[in-house]
Amino acid sequence: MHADEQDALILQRRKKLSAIADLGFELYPRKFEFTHTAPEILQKYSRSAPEELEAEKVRVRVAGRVMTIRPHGKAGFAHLASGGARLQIYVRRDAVGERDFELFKLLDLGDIIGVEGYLFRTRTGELTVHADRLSFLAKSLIPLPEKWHGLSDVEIRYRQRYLDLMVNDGVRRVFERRSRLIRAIREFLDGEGYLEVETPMMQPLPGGAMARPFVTHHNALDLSLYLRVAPELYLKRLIVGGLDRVYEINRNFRNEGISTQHNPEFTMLEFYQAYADYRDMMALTERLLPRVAQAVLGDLECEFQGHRISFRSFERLTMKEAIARHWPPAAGPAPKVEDFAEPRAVFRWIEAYNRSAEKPLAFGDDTAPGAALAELFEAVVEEHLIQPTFILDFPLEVSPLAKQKSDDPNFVERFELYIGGMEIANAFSELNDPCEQKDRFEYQQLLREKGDLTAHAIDEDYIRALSYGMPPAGGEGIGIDRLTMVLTDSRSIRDVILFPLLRPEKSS
RNA sequence: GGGCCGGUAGCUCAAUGGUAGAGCACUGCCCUUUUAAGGCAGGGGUUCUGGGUUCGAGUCCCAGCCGGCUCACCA
Repeated sequence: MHADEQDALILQRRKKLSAIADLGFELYPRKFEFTHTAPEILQKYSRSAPEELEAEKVRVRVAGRVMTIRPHGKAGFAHLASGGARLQIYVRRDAVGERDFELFKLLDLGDIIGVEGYLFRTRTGELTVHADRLSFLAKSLIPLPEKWHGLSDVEIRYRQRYLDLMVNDGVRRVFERRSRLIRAIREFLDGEGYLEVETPMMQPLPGGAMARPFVTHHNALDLSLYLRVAPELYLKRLIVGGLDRVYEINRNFRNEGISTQHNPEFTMLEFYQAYADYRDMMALTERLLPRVAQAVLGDLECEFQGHRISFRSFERLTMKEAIARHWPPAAGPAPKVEDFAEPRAVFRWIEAYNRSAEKPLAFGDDTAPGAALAELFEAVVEEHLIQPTFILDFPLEVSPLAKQKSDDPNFVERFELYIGGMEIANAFSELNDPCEQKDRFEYQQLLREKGDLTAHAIDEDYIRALSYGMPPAGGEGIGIDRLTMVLTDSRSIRDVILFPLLRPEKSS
């Protein structure tokens, strides 16, 4: 419908393309031999004085995408983008010759060219390639988005990420940081003697987390398979097998809502360490995250949505302490930790909370006290946990795979790490008693039969594995996307995933 | 799925219910150190779709489609 004008622009560019062919240029040549990338040139020579450049006449061959053109009659300037940098070139007819200058006049924003020449500095001081030869490498048939407002339509940014990367500063940096973050994690864990492994993404039984799975089907085996919601149970099978320290960084898939903090496929780090418990995992996390921050930011602090976040120290609160501390004043006098001693007391506090709450918590007669406590925690506390904070001691009922606390069987040895109001990590002392694990699964099965589709399924082989004996172990999962959000000050998880899930584009 | 906000030129955005505009991009001409280059002259629109109200709708009403935020679910 609005394609008419775009079609006209494309037609124009096609005509230019054939004009370029008429000049004798190959339209889509095989390769371009370059001596430098744009960032290399800028890094190496940006401090050279004009006289030095004049004396040295440094010769370069460099390629990139044309981002600006400023013609001046029989000469002109352009900026080439490559490698995240922009390098200016200066093209004059008496230097490049008639044919190459004709090519220059036929260039559009977005075209990809190579240039050969020497470096100099313009009157205004900008390091520039004085071209004596141009190569045509590829045409941009479709016009680029606006050159200084960039591309702001969020849908197009995500759908056509290549455009976003081309014209919006900072997008590339986010994904470079994400890559550095993952590399830093690998280096750290490798240094701790961990083995990186890969476990099934397609599982006959989805386990390891309370979440609804995606279903798929294997034709030859006529078998229903689930995209994994977590690698957890497989990684612990490896602990049983004697791989004492393993980790995996890979995708999980959860068939649930999409939000600024949720994408149906997301990247998770999970690691397990034999002979360790959740306190060891906490200590390890306190060493890992500063390392990662240092590698990604070169600093132990970062800005996140208006908050200054520091990775220098991590706070620790139990779930009950956190609720007591962050109790909303409007809900009346805050509970003390002792007020939760009797498990069912939590329901009275939820009622108190609900009286002033915008969104009251719903709970039925059969809601387990532990599940209610966890919900109260999320409602009252989560958003306040800006600085890195470990929340420890989770209720048994919401933790089917974690080991009970020795002094309080209603709670487990588990923590979650919160940063910027988001859950970033989840860890526990792994339950390794097969009988207890079986009981837990059966309780989950009960919830499932009552309609809770996120309740954990019974995994008989996992029970069997535990029955061979699993050493005590600590395990942890860290959400890579969310951690990247914190370290890149990104508001939405979609800004740290190159191609977030979108509804399919409507065919026009 | 609910609530709120939005959809106008390729891009970024304007337009008390009264002739649809600007900047960038595009076309032509001038310009051999510019940089949001500049000057002159042009072309480009089913205002998301379909109904309705009105003498007259980009604008008001209804329905739908698409998107964002938010709530619910979840990490």
